[in-house]
Amino acid sequence: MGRPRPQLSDSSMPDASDSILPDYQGLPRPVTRFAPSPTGYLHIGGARTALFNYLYARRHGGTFLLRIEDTDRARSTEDAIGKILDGMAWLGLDADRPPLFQFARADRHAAIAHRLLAEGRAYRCYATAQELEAMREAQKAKGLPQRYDGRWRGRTDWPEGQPYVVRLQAPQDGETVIDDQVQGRVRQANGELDDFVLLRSDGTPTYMLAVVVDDHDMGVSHVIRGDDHLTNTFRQLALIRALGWPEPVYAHVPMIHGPDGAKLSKRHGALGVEAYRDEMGILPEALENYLLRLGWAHGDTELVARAEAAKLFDLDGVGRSPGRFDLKKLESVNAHYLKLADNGRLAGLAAPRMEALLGRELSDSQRDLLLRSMDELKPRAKNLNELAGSALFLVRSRPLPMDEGAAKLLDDAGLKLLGEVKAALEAAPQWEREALEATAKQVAEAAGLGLGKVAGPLRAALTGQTASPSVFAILALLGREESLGRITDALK
RNA sequence: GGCCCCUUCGUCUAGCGGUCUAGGACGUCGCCCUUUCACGGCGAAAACACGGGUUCGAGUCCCGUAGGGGUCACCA
Repeated sequence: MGRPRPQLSDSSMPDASDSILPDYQGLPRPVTRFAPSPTGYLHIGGARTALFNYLYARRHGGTFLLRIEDTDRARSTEDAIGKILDGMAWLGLDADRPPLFQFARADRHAAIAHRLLAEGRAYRCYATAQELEAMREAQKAKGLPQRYDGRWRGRTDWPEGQPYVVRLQAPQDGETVIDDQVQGRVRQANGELDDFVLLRSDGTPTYMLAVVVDDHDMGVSHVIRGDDHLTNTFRQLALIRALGWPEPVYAHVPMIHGPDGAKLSKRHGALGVEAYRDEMGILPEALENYLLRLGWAHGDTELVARAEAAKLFDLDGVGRSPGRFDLKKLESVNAHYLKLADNGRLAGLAAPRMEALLGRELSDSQRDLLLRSMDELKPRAKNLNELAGSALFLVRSRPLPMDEGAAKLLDDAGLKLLGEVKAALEAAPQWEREALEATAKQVAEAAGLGLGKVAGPLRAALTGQTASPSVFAILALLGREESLGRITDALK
């Protein structure tokens, strides 16, 4: 574009043009992308980066793209790719185009490196790994910054048949300024830059080359990523300028730290999103809302669902300081979405967990009972595990196991009351919550006691526990036969 | 170590020179509601890292210090 450049001498080289890929031409702008490397799962930080990119595109009517950075063949796995795609799908962060796999584009990357070589903007470096290691050692010993010293810059005394890497001839004077949408204006003297490697000695591209080329080829206009990439940006900018390509807008969002302020480790939050789904029983909309608020704010709003977020999200609401992962807050957000969630969906989510706990499958009638009980259960749960656990008593086989507190409530006095309640219940004209409660109240009054004295043993008999939803709701849910049966069991 | 970034209650944050005796949320504590546990309601404790400037006036701007983080690979 603008600047003329020599033709490629090697005609076997694939496209080294400035045109972007056909599939990505004319996309609505802004164009954002999430570009994970498949070396593990989609962790919490990555999920948030993906979310911000997604939301930014939605907010401005643009396009959200996905690219898998699998150029590191030794560390990239199919399994990891699957997990990342899976995590994205679970969170509902659908890209507007199929994912682009970076490794498949190695030829294009190499072509660009060779173009730079031909233009004299990059050069061959024959320094060996050991040689560079020694160089760094020497720099370190002298207290100098460790960076490539440009020893092969401008040379043509290339040793015959030796492998070489291609390095960018980076600017040494002046400074580079990034007008980062989150970090503000960040500047660095170009003297801090060294001539970094574009192409490895085996001809494969480095990350630095691959991102720049792919972002360009995909028409990415806004690069929103973790701020661990901030200093990399100066290098990428040098490359982009050497190529004469348009510079994207950058936004570097702060990273997420663990509860102790240190880097997120596996111990606290650096789990894959599937761990939040499977092990912790978190709803995707809850994780999304929590992640959104971790690093972004819009006044005092805390609970922002997807549709609202797509209207409100913008880069000026993103803070500059790193956040710490707080499971308690996540769970409180989760509790909120649990209350809002559809009963059928929750029953479907809780059922397999209950089956795992019970070691057997739920019958159709038990599933139905679970569904009908959901309004009573979901307001008291913080996650799906609690929800499943709290529903267990519904489907346990008689006679119910009694926990310690429940057994204590069924002492002589408790059993006596329970017997009276049973008689009253058996005589009840209607098996309906309000009527049942009234019946129990009469029993309590007749005995000169509070309702709590009656409800306690009844709860123990009905659930085997001391904590549960309203005993009268349970009575109604369980039905006359099952309820009376459980009471009879307790009386024995 | 060089360079870069960050710093408001325990945590996430609001604040974009005066309306800050600093607001909200999670967590914590207390009270209320109540058949238990939750939910819900009400209330409390809890922060501008430190030191210099600039200004009539600084949480808000500048510099320094301290602390934290990132980055300096033929990893991404």
